[in-house]
Amino acid sequence: MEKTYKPSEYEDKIYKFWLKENLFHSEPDETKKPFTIVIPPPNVTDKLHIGHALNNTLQDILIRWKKLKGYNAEWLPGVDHAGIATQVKVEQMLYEKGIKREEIGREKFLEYVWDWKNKHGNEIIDQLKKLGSACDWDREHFTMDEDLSKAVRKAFVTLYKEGLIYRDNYMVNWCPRCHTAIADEEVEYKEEQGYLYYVKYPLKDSEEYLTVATTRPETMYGDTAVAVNPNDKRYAKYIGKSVILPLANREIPVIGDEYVDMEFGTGALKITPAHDPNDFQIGRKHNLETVIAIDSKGKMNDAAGDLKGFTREEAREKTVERLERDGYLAKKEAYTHSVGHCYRCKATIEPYISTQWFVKMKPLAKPAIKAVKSGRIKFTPEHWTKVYLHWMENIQDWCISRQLWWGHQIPVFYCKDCGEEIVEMQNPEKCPKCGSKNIEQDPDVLDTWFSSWLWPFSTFGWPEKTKDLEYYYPTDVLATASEIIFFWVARMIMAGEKFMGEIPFHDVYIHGTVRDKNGIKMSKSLGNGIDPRDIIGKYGADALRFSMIAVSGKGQDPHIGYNTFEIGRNFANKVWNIARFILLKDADSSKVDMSQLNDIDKWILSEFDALLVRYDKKMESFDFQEIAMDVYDFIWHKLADWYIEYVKIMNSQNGFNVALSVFENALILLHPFMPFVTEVIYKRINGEESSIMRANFPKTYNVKVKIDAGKVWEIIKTIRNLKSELDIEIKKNVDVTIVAQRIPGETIQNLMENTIRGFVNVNSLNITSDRGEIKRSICVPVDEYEVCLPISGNVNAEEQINKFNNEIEFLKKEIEKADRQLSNDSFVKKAPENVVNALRDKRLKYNEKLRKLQQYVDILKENF
RNA sequence: GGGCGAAUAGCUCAGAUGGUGAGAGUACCUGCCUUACACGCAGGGGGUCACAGGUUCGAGUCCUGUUUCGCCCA
Repeated sequence: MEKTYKPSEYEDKIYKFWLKENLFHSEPDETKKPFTIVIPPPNVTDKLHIGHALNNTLQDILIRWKKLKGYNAEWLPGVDHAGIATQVKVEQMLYEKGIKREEIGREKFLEYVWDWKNKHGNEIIDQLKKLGSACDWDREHFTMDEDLSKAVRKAFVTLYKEGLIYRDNYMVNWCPRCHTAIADEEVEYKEEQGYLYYVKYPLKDSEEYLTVATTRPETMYGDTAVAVNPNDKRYAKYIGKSVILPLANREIPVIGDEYVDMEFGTGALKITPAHDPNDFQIGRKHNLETVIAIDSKGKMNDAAGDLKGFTREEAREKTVERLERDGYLAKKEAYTHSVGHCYRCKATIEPYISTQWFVKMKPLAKPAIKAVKSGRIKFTPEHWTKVYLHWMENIQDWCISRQLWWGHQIPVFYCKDCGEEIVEMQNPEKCPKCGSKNIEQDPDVLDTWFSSWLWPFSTFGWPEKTKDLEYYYPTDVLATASEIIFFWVARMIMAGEKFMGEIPFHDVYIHGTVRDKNGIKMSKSLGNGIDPRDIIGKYGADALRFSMIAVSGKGQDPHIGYNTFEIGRNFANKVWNIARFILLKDADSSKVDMSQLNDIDKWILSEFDALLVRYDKKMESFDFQEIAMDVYDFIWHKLADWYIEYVKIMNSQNGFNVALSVFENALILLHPFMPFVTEVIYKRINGEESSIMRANFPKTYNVKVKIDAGKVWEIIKTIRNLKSELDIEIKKNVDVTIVAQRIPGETIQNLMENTIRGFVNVNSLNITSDRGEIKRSICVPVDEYEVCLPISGNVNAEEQINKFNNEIEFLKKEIEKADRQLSNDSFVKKAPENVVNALRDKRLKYNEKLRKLQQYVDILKENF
């Protein structure tokens, strides 16, 4: 074996082996319990970013763990068609070739999209493989697949027939760049510096003005009223009168509505029903006229007179100029307000009235709320429950139509003769009402999420009643980031309840968002992202995975820099070298002689047992970081630092065999976190055809330990520390005296002596109960022992005395504190017995230690 | 404006149900190429647990308020 582990030489080979052996695949098997995860499908346009890496590592850990535990584990992968993102991407590509989609038409354009998908759509999948993901690729799905499209149609038709899908001319979030409506959740709000403009609207037949305040003066061409609060003494008298809209020179009414905030601006509000969501509501309530002033491309139209054709930004500038010129602008003041942007292209969202399809959400939300409130679905960390419930309880109808070509075309057909709407599973050939063949399908497509919300069951065959669906649904865990709770988690729960009559999963694990060292979210535009592909290339997938888990507190946002990944790389190398060493010693775990175990052997076995018990418990509660560090600590600081050093010194073949046995079991525990290196080593031990993925999950060794090896390590550390403080070279032999209150039995004495001699360079080693020895020594107490080295010229007496005095002072304070507590009646009465007893013990121990230390100080003072 | 979360060693993070001296990794200092590992070994220094109150026999942990940062919703 090489001196250092080189992941790039093994990872691809190992992954191919797993695929060849079909180790990721699962089939329904009634004799085994299923454990199922569906991947949150990444966009077909995605490239693996650090967030995917974390998300998929977590899922892989769960899947591999459950597989080892004997479950029939199924991790179903796939990607979604990402309507807007993909269409924009292909449009751009075509644009560079001088092709416009309008020119080539829908069918031809879709051919280009499919072509792009077939060529580039696999990138993210390939990268998930590089990560080591144990996905069942035989079940890979795409939201535009035929069967999933059928599920989409089924869902749409069902909801339509129940009256839960409707069409309305309504205000939506419009992206003028993508030229489509988007859902409320797809709008990102950002604080922007702008101005609040105060504009004077003259009252009709009067010298008076009503001054309104607005951040968007260019929308004034669409104003159809001015609203004031009827309780506002300043303005109530104007209700029912009219004002003349400046520049446009149009007469509009003054209306009263309690919605108007008297404190904001001037207390008079211009109402533009076509270009503001709140105004839209007021407009509907008061039956106001709707005047559209901005078109779907974000440009001014006829309503803006000669400003027609200008962009919103240009029109704002010109409008303000004109208002100022004509004396209508009272003032403008700096104002910070939050502005909506398209989550895909970042363009400023224009509230826009158009005819769109909506899903009524309230009836769907009801059972989904109950599923979480009743505890059938559990969020981890728990506080996300509140976020979920808050959103669900205030849910708005979902705009599902998109003015795109790429996606599931809305399965609604219109009869052009009689106007009938036809919504069925089959495309109609003629109108069922009038028999006309002049029918046309709605040109729009459905929101991508309208297919992803069905993902947990559509991928298993729904609406067919398949064996897969029966066996794997409901799935077990959904792992995702918090951004997706509304987009996806909530909607999946609604869809599950609606179409399956059952929740889609019982656990939702929300992990953090990866940030850079400054706590800034990683993003392409900021250029602060770390490309996981670079990390895999440089350090290996294992290192990437382990390091990310090691720094990701439960649900916390991890802060990551390039050197973070050294944790995992170094650990993989350590594991590799442990294997290298043990195998060098011809260890064979099947030859462990359990009757020949000494107490040090038993110690490592019992430490492993304790680890094993913690392991499953922490996995159940999703405490991945804790387990990872626990396994790390065991392998590195218990197995390697102490046990393997010990058997190396003793040159005990049974010890090497024990070491290998424990190491193999620890490898299995590590495997979900570092799948590759553990597999490589497992094969070295068990043969090239073997696989750790087929290993049996370890069982406890159940050995009884007589002495605490931890104390022996403590004594060794103390001697090393004394040597260092007394400036004695590590290599130099020293005389050591261990004063014991009671001399241990011969076996243990021998074990202690051999062990200590192995770990530190010792001349004479004397275990005695005679405290007289300490008169010529400098000592340190370790529990019931005192570890002493002879006083030599090297002792810096003053320094040592200081050290002891500091310790003495500390002990005195602690003893005082304990005395105070113990003499406090309410403490003794109220505190649990074991706490009181522990404190009594502590006091005794500290007193004992204090006496010893004082004696050491006296000795030092006498000798120097 | 409302909600949620965070604040613990220089940095990244742990610290169930309050209970013996607050831990790890990294960085730092000292010494080591010691029968696998310098991606390593041994030893060491470093923390008023953001701040102010409160509850309690006892608070990093619970409560209230303040500050700073992040996220979500409107």
